Amino acid sequence: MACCAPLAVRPMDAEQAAGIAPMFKALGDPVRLRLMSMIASVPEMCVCDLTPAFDLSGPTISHHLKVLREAGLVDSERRGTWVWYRVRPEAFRRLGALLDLPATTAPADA
Amino acid sequence: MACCAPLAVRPMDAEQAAGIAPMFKALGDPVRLRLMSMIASVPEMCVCDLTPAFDLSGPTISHHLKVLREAGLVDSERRGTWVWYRVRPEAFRRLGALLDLPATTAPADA
DNA sequence: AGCCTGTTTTGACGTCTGTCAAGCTAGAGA
DNA sequence: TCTCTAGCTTGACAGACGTCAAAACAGGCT
Repeated sequence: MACCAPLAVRPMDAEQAAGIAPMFKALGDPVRLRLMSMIASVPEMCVCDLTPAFDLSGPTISHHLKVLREAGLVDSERRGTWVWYRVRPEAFRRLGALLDLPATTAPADA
Repeated sequence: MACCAPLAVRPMDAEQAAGIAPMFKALGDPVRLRLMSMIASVPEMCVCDLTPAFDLSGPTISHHLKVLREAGLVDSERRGTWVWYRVRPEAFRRLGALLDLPATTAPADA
């Protein structure tokens, strides 16, 4: 089934789609996408370093982080005064498997 | 930059995020995600074959297809009576590059 | 021309979402 | 215990979203 299609994507039933769509949805907001990329670029990141990167209130950032957390994309842990966020790699792998393509060879073009 | 992070993701500026988020957003609805996977599983697909797979009105399916089209994820072409939809592989490549992971080697687990 | 089928557009409606201000909770330190 | 800082929760509000019915548009057929 993956031999002829332009992409190695298999049709999805309603249940599968309902399970995975929330992850895409969570990444579908520019602020959350940036948050995600910031967190994913390092082993872990403190909220105190994320918030000042945006022209948004603390509560708003907190809200977006909650959405990412509930989508299963990140984990958070309080250590003393600060809260640290970390990517859940298995979530990324799930998404990547969906877009199952020769990504490693394709140039990260525009 | 990709050597140490758990994921080969680079932090994104606001502009980049604003350009890419709409693609994720488009895939963030279960109906559209299924539509996308159906279209991507074959070279091209007729609306007349997509619509009956859902418990939704024709206009609603048409609306979702339009969202996918405007996000740059699919192309449509009218041929005679029917309209055919096809995936735009470069869009998928863009998303895949973001989730830049060893997708080809990683098992398509749960 | 007129009609029939397939698809998109328009208009309307209820729900969901992103945002902020205000208030609350958790931990550190005096 | 009191206070200060970091972060989260709540409540409210404007705007966006998913859906459908009705109407419009496009092609084929008679």
